[in-house]
Amino acid sequence: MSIEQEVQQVKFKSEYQKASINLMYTVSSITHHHLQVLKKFGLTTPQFNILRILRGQYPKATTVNDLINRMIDKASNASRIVEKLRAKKLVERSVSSNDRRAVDVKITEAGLELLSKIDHIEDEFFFGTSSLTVDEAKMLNYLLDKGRETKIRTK
Amino acid sequence: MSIEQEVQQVKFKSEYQKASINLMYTVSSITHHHLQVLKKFGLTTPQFNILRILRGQYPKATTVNDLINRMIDKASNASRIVEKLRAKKLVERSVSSNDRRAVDVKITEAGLELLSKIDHIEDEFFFGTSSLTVDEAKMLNYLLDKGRETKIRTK
DNA sequence: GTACATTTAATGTGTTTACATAAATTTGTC
DNA sequence: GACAAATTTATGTAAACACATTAAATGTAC
Repeated sequence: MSIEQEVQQVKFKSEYQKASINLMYTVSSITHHHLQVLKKFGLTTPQFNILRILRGQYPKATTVNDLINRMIDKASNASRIVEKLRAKKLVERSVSSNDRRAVDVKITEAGLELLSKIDHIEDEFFFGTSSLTVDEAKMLNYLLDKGRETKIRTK
Repeated sequence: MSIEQEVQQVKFKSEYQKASINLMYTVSSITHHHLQVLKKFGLTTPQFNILRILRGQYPKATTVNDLINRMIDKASNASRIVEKLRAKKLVERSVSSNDRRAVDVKITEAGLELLSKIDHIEDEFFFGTSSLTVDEAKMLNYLLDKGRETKIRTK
């Protein structure tokens, strides 16, 4: 279904505006689907994202600050999300030995197990069921990377 | 900056997974930027989206249900967003004459004026400052529309 | 070492979200 | 018309968010 049909809007100001709205609409759909899948595992989207980052570093620990920098949605409150995960025993938290301000977060065995369960449906979970060919997905990645660059200095 | 650099992740499971994360990251950036711009006008993103839909219908009214169906982020709580807009006198609300369950929402003069102010910076607001050419933006729109289609029946 | 700025994480506050549910009206069936 | 089902909107609740502030540790200049 074209974006025109999806949002019931016939004309857009430009291809750029259309792309902007198209992007938001598409991500909103994906996110909504993700949420449904993750709920079965008792996770929210940001909780899942943090777990994935932690697994990427495993068995090394990751500081909260690292999490903030690497999260897809730059969470202003990573601490509280980590605390939720700790309450579920999916991560462990300990004051860093190098820097006593920092807090090391590490995924637990239970966390790894949970992620591996989700891995099995990851094809469905991510964009894997889309009608795009691999080349098209590559092109999409290229366009997104380029699109984030800006002609104008904004800051 | 490539998505690999942005999220500091070297390898992805597939181009699809990469595209998925790339999409979410890109939209998160755009949304964050939108929020900063809209805040100057005292609006949030969904409030702005609703106003734009209402302007598209003007001078006809739009029911809350229509809003829900047409919103980019299918808001479960359109009522409350409309109430916020009404409190700012940007929209008017009245029980529909055809169907007394339904509520007609209509943008006010003040609402239209506010939107026209935002129009002036819309290029910056939307994807207009991106490095993409028009053809690339078109390609992006094509890929997004196609990407939302799924090979597998999910529901 | 002292004083001051910076970094890192946690917390307080108000707003927004997702989801479930309620309440009112309309529609469909008999 | 009576009654059940469906539709439309509003609201209660817990979680998450944005943003500002706080507290502790580290870094830097002297």
